Amino acid sequence: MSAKKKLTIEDIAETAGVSIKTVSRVFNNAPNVRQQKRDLVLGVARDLGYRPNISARQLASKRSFVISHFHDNPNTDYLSEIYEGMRRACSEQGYYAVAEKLLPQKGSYRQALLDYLVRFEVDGVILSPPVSDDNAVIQEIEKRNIPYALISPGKKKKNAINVFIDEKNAGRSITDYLIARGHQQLAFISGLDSHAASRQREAGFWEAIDAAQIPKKNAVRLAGDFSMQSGFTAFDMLMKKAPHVTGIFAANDEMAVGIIVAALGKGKKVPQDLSVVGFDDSPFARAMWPTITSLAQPIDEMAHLSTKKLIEWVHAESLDQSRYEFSTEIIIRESCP
Amino acid sequence: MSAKKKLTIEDIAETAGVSIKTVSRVFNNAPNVRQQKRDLVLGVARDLGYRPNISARQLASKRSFVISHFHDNPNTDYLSEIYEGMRRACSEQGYYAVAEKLLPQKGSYRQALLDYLVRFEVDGVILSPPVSDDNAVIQEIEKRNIPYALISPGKKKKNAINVFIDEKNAGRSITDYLIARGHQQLAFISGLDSHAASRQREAGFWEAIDAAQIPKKNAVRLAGDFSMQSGFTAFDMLMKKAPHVTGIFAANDEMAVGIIVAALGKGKKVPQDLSVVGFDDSPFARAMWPTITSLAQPIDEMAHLSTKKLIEWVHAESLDQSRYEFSTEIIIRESCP
DNA sequence: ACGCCGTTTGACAACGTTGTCATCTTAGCG
DNA sequence: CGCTAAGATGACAACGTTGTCAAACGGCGT
Repeated sequence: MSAKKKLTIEDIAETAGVSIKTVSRVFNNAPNVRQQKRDLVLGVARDLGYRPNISARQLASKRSFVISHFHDNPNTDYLSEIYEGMRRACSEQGYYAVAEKLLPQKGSYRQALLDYLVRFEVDGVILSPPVSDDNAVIQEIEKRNIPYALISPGKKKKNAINVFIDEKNAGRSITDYLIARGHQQLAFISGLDSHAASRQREAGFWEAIDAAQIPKKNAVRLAGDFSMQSGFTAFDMLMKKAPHVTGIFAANDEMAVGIIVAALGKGKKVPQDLSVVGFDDSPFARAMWPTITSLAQPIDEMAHLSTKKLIEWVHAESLDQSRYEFSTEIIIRESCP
Repeated sequence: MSAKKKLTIEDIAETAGVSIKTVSRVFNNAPNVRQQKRDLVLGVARDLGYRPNISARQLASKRSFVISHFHDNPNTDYLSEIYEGMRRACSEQGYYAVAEKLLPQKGSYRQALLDYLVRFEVDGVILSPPVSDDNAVIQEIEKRNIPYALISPGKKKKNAINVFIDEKNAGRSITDYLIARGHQQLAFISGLDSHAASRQREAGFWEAIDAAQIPKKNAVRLAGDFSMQSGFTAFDMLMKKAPHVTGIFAANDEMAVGIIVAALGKGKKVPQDLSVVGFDDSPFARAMWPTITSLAQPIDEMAHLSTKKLIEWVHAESLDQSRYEFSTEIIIRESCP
């Protein structure tokens, strides 16, 4: 490589024979530049390998080029996927992606958010549960007119980007899958009822039961709390209340692991004696043995779209569409092949 | 709150009755400022709630205030802990933490690194396995004189910050713990032999056996590959080769899960009939039922120190101490209480 | 050919900080 | 008590971009 000194907007302007302002316009997709010049500038920039200096842009434009994800979620796999989706969208547009875990105070994330906003400028915000359900947080963000996106099954906001899956439909489809595999005696293991997602998944379960005209008595609901151990104990309960069940839908993967461990412990074979499906397609579903059939959300895609729309919103200074529903996919593995 | 306009270095200078340069010096811990003025400036800044503008600093100083972590590790829990440690150290010093997954090309991370460095300036780099073992990467970084830290059990570099745990000692101490709990018939389930960490953990295992004067025939080694399933099959092997074993040390938590699942499946009780310890203190260790006793590395602390020392290195433009060994901790849970 | 008006382009200041270098203080010493 | 050198302080340019506003251009109707 040749000795490469730092390229500035002036080098490009000079080589292309235009003013620096025109180059600036091109790189900001600003209007009022003839297509011909636009192409010329882009060509020169590509040839020379120019990239605008982020700090200078920030300083001059008073934008931060930072999109922040606020969360309080211990599921690092989920967080990583969100971050990866954000990172892709950001890097396409010369933005930075930042993830920040908020620590609640007196049940609200408001103070943690304020502490953060004092320190750092942010052009856009992405919220996921449980932060996305904190009205005090949303109020503060709206007060500051910061564009924001909610990746959440919860309530939709009008002046925000809402990205979500249809939890009920997802529950319906994975139950349909169980039924299609020949199961006529089914069980649903719930998560915490305080989570809207769990309730909606259950609604989908019963909808599928109805649609397949399976008698209500051949389907049973057991209460869990999303933990592995609650799956383990749910299995014991199941053996007492409904020993004929052959297909189980657990509201998340960890409970599915618990169920399978318990079943194996009682000498049941999975999936021969008992088929189990989970939800979330978490690392547990992949690492468990047998591996677990699970319903996957396209988290990465959802974060990518959120970020992309957020950046568009920043530039357009107005919001067009605000609801984006994503479809889910059943990842078929050994626990219910 | 009052209407808050943006504070600049000039506001502080004016209020404190000094020049902006002095304020700048104070905030950069630069020498040649009388203690009295230093305190005065800091006091005023605190009262007014001033924070230096990062973009302006970047632009003027030609530093990026960014510390990047390069990795290629699917273990998101591990990554999150590193990120959190970096984030803490960075926010203390007004730096940004960034995490970037590198995709290898032809077995090397070199190209991915170069692609990244073209786009973004970085003041310091943190590498973790397997990127930390790629000599081509290290060469490129050294060529550019970018300060870097290795969080890695691998070979130590002289002109870098090396942060690590003593894997052998860790293997020794958790085996000691098994022995202290009364186990005299032991097994070690290895990970992939290509990983130095697995070999070193095993060396610690045998050292403990020796030290406790347990006959070699009462200890057995079974080959695994770090996967849950390999733990599962290792258990079958164990029942054939050494059915009297009561204490198992798995080289990571996932294999420990596999072993426990297999044992429960054969009607063995954990920990009554069989005690199992893992390594890494991963989410699996916490979520499994029974929860798994495991050896925890202070990843968060290691990342925090790496970052802190890296920033010091950036400022001092020289490196003092280069090796930092961390001690580990046994997290006692139900699988070997 | 002329004016008009919307589009395109450019000159220059501004953004908030650090680097450079000149100047002012101060302590120490003869 | 003056001189010197080191330490402390400040004035001002520079960093690379965007915002503002004025000027140049070009198409269209007359």
